[in-house]
Amino acid sequence: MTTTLEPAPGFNAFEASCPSRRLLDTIGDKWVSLVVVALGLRGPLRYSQLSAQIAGVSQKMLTQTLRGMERDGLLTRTVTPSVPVRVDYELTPLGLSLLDVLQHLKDWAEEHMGEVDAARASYDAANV
Amino acid sequence: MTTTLEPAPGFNAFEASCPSRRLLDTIGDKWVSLVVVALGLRGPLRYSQLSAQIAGVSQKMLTQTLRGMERDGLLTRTVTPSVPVRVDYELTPLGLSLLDVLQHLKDWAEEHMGEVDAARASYDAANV
DNA sequence: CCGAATCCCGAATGATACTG
DNA sequence: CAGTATCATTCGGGATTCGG
Repeated sequence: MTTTLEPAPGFNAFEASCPSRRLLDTIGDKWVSLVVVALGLRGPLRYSQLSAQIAGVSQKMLTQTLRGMERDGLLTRTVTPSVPVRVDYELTPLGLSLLDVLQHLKDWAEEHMGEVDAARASYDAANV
Repeated sequence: MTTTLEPAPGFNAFEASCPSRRLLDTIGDKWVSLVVVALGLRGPLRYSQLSAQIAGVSQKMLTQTLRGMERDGLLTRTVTPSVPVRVDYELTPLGLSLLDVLQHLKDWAEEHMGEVDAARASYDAANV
């Protein structure tokens, strides 16, 4: 038995099941947010376009990420059985709404990341 | 030379140096956001209090997290050279401002995570 | 009591080669 | 074109132990 205090009302990201926690796990993923941005800003894209757009992603990780996002209802996967096959990915409204969240993140980052850099430089200087 | 398209103006999280990317790396860390919330909601806390509050964190990770956050200017570390030593951690204004961002995340999560669950259940049902 | 240092394992990731 | 399969590797992070 622990003596853990009760989290403040309405904001307990202290358990894995917490929605906030799960959201962070999702967008904290390196590739998820990139896919959201890519699709959100350009509309539907084919697999190969995503692959080209998101520099550095391996086929494996891209596929894995897309599958996970499809499972979570963040995007739709449309297969056109032509020859060769064609697969398009498009954000759902849910996925699109994530763009807003990311926008907030971006705003904070652009506004404050300079301070972080300064603090970091200062800290590093003080600690040899 | 790649054929990567130029990111849309004002939003390229496609390189590691991008502020957005770095912010995500920071709060995507499982423990950072928990520390922010804990300190933000309760004010200054001692190491042992944090440890008790954040269930499941190991000493190593807590120390590592706190060090990193101190370096980034998110919190201050105050050592009181009593016997035994006493160390207090407190969010800086910068760290506090992160609470707002987390609040946005929380809002989205509470509003939409149900949809994610539904999508997931549906997907899993369809794919045996 | 705070937290630094070490060891260690499993999961996540990447490179590569192969397939419908 | 759009993946899948496999192998090799890295590495986050937990348990433990030592130091101030």
